[in-house]
Amino acid sequence: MQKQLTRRMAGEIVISEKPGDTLKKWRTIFKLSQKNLASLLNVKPSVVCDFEKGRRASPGIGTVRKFVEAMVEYDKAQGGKIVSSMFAKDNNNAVYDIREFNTGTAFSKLIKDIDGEILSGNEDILERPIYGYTIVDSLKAITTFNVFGDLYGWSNERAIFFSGVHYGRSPMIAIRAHPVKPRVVIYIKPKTIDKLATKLAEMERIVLVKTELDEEEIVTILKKFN
Amino acid sequence: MQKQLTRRMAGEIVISEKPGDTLKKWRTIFKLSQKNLASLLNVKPSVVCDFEKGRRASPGIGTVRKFVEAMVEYDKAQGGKIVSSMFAKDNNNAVYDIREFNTGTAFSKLIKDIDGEILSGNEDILERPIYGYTIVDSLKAITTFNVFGDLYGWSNERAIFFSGVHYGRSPMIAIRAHPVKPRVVIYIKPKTIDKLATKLAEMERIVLVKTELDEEEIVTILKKFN
DNA sequence: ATCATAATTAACAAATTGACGAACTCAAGT
DNA sequence: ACTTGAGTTCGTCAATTTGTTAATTATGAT
Repeated sequence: MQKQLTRRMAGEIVISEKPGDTLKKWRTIFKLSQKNLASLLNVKPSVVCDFEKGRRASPGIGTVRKFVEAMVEYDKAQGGKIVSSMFAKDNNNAVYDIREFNTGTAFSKLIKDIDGEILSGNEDILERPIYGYTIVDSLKAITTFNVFGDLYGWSNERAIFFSGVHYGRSPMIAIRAHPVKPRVVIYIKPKTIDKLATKLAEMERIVLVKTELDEEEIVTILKKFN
Repeated sequence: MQKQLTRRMAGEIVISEKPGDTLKKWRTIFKLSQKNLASLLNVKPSVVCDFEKGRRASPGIGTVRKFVEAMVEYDKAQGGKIVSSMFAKDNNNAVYDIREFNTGTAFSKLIKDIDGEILSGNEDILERPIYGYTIVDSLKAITTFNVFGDLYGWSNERAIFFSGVHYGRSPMIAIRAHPVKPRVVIYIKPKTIDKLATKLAEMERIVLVKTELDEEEIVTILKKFN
């Protein structure tokens, strides 16, 4: 959650028309004076001002990183009020695990490692690399009714695992309704597979896979991926 | 949408353990060789390689920006396949307008400018700055069933406008269900205001406002904000 | 009007970046 | 075995950044 926010902040600063203004915006959101922030960073206040005023046209990413991480760290030390006000309670956590890889891994390897069986989808996608995965409890995902914004760590070049699957229809319907589509959907221990599920998967050109391993086993296996 | 992606990419690169690896990840996602990318940037391939290999510990944000923007631009020139595959069709656009400010503006000023009337909420929030706004069609927002992930441009220090409001209950219920809360909710030309709406607003400590201006007029006024 | 605090600006030394080019490795074709 | 393409490594050097100190200008608060 903190990482998500720091990424967000950093991205906004880098792409901003006036990175200095954006920096300042975040500093004020975190209710810090230039002096305060400077002392967190072990630099003099004039440095902070220089950046905010754009006198350094292209600061290094290390600098940006230090800035945003310092602010988030500071807030955390204060009880994390500001950061958590931006996210708020994740009521009943439907997301079991979510992670990004640094290196692309071929689908085929992943599917093999988790002992998956392909139910539908054209197999020429299998050699393409994915860069992350998400494991969600399908029932909670739907009732909670917000998680579908948080499924994608980023890049949809990823696999989505659903646990608690009965017929596999609801998860596919949800995916159909959601604007961002994953490349592969994996059902964890489904009871049976409804025909509508495979049909929707085909329509969305998604590879549908099932596995008999449970969440814990899958996470253990995927830990080895980078 | 492009800006969103570039921000995302930039943020990921900046915060990454190994920015070079992340850079490379994106280059491969965009299916570019180092040479291709280099020519898009008007530099030699070795430069690209140096960055990917982390020879520079802290490249400037200008560099990062050039890289990510070049990739997205390139994809756009090719028909935007990759970018749009990450977002996909926004079916029936419930979001009328969404924008970020660079400078904080006091709520009170905004409310005055749009000729708003406060229906509930403690007014000590009014002097706090907001950094953006979103205007959504309330009916579409609920039926489309995904937009609630896209309401927050970032930072919830913002105002959310709802158009097409009848009694004002549904929008507040949706907000209650959603984990991230705005500071101010503004109903555009509501028919009447149900008591439940104000009650929920109070529970969430949200300032509830109504205005008789229409969407177009509001956007015109807010254009002047920075 | 005055004092303190916050923010801005300028001048400067040391360290780092951004870019080049040339040499080099490593597959994959043919 | 040779060639081509993609990627890596590294010496070089001008341009920039990073950080310091010190002086200057707001902006409040008493």
